Amino acid sequence: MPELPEVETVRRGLSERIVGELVVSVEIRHGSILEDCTSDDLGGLAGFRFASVDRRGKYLLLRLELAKGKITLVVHLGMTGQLTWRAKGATVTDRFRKLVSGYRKSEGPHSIDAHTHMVVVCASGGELLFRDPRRFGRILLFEGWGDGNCRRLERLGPDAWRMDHGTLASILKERAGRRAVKTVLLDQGVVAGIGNIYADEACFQARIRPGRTLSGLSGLRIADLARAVDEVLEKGVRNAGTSFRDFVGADGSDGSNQEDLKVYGRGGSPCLVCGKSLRSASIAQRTTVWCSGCQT
DNA sequence: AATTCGCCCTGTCGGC
DNA sequence: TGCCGACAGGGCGAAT
Repeated sequence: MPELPEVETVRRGLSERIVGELVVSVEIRHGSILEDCTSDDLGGLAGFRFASVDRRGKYLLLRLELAKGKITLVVHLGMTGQLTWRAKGATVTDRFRKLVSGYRKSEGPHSIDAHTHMVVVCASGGELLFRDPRRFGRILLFEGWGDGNCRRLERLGPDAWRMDHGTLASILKERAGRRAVKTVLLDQGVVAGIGNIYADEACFQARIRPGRTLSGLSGLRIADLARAVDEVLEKGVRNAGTSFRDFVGADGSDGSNQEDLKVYGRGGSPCLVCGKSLRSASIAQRTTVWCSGCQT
């Protein structure tokens, strides 16, 4: 569920806290989250210093360096991943309350529980924690700061964040094939960062049915879609992400974008614009919600 | 070429 | 109250 706005929120929060920190040790508590690397490889990060935190699509790229070289720690949050910073002596919570309906207050730094799979201990006494109950998240490691060394990153299209509308529109048009609008938006090889929430929200905003064939849309409609994508992502970042269930920022606090969602998770409820019951169906193997009154 | 399916996972929730 | 099945879904690889 963490999509571009959520990952960007984590990136910003981590960037403020972790840059300059020196790694003392790395503990991997559940190895199944590792891809193409071992616990020992991660242990080799000791002595490296965090230099910056980047993002590509839904991937976080933690750049580390040591006199002899550079390395990138890649984190994908999957569905329920949480990457948080816990400063030395910070008051922690032992509870990981789920946000289903109603709202949850910020809970602050995490404690280490059975779902905490990685602990990076730093010289300041602070710790970087990766927690992921469903374990769809992934941690990768590669030499250098270039993305060419990582097959997953090589597959990604350009990042959707603040992309020029004209550029985004032409990319969508070029890569449309005979696929549904929603399918194209979710294809990380076309444009990276959009997931189920923001795809549905963008389609609603652009008044386009997500199941329509993208190539059948006029240039103007595709331009609407590109603008809508930009707007929903921008708002998502401004709201520090959507905390529908598990998402928290790097400081353990919730975002507020769930309060602004128009269609996601609202199937069967009345459309906030026209009052018609929102429709729900599976498109591209994802639950998709739209308004048959507002979207054509 | 595009689509579908199965897989990985566990917490939550509706139904009985 | 308790048990059970359905569901949530990002990304990948295999099958269709």
